Amino acid sequence: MAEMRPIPYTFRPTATSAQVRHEHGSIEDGAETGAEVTIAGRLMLRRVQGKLAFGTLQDSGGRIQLFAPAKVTPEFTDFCELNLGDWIGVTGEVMKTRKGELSVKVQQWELLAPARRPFPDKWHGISDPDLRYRQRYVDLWVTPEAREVFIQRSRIVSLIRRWLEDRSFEVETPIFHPIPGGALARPFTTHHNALDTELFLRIAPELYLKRLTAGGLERVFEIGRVFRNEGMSTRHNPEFTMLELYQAYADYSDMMELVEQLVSHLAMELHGTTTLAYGDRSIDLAAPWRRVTMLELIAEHAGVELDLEMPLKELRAHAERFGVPVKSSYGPGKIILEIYEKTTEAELWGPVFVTDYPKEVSPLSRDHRSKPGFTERFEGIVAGRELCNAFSELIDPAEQRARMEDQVAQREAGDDEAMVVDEDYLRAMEYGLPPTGGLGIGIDRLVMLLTDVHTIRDVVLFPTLRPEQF
RNA sequence: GCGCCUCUAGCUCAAUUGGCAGAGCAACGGACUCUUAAUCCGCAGGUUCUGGGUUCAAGUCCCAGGGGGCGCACCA
Repeated sequence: MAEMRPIPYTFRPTATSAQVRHEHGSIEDGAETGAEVTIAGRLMLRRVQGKLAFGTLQDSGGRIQLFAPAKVTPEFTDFCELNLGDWIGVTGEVMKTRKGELSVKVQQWELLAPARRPFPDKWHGISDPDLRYRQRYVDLWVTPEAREVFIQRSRIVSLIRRWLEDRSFEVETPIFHPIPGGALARPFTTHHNALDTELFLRIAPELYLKRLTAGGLERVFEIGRVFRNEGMSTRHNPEFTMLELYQAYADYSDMMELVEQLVSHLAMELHGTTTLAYGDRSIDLAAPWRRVTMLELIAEHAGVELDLEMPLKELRAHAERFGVPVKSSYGPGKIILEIYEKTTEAELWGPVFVTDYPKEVSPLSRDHRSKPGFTERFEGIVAGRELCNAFSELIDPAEQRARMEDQVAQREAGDDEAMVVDEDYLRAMEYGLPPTGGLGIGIDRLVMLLTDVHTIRDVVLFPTLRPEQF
């Protein structure tokens, strides 16, 4: 019985299936190489034919055939009785069958782990998305595209790091925040027993990274998980990965250049082109991306010229016409943003930089140098989705205090996503924050874009799900 | 949170207007020395998501609950 075999404590493969294929793939049909390899993986298919058995071994590099004649393979009967899904290690000569299939001749083999549960259908795999996400350890074996996306994700993050390390340096800032800040979102809360204090899981690393800029780290970045206690969708997971970077002496135009350079670089590295398929359309990510103000875009898409000077009554009337609900606390900037999001954002295929956001909805960005009431802020939109958010950072502590106090007022008016005053951050600003450009990119959405995936759960290994009942 | 859809064997799916719950793969037993989702023979496998209801009869219709998907809302 296969299950009676002792399981070794270690196993040392000398090659992966991909390496075997790479080194010996071109030998002639029926040829033997004399080269011995040791490989390990899961038995995914099995074809036993009396005194000759074939298996398909899958490992991190793909699949390769096992060739097992009874007179060569030790404990041949046990080998034939392996279950689909069993982990095995095999040593033998690399050869090609008479029918032309590159194979490893099973001259030694060991059971490394039996599959005690039946594997999914060998042809159909798993199609139930819930099963795929809950049992990713099975999905990764039977859904090759899933595995491929996560390999690509790893590659993308690695490329981003390499690209940024040439110009910047990476830091780690706290995930526990005594005050939630840096974005407008509801936080998760937790409690520290020894300090007997409430803590928040960060909704953004922004305010800590800018403290570092004030501390003299002129160019910093962080790639890390952030947490927002909000709804889930194909584009939202409660925990997701954000890249934020800050660059002293730079402004939002510099950030636009950085984004288009970085994203087109990634596309070239991954696909060798900046023109990508996304769904049934294509996107050209080559720099430069279009730059256009929010008000101009609203005019283009909604056919209405809005501005901050317009009487509130008139703006509300426009909002109502577009079916945008307006709360009494909304000022003109918020109403304009809502109209933009309702009528325009999803229509933008892009890539496009939507610039000049109203000050009212941008509590951390610096006043526009020439347009009163607006800030030097932009979002990069691709395929109707926000990919990044960036601005010339607000550096005046008095102005920052006023903005935070305004946020507190909004909070008191019932907006539980509004910010609170962060005295320590203000203190850091009072010591002096140089002119700074800052940028945030949603890594999950970037991976979706670069891998042509349409739900965030397919780029997160273990997406948040309702706990399973056992 | 709201709306629509969905849930049948380990996996992928069937089951006519309400009429005996089935197949393929996997598993189990057997045959087979060049297979490729091997093939062939045999065997077994079920709280049809849960609980109520209508009916002579419910996988199917109704109600409530649960899981999931999508959309909306929310989410810069």
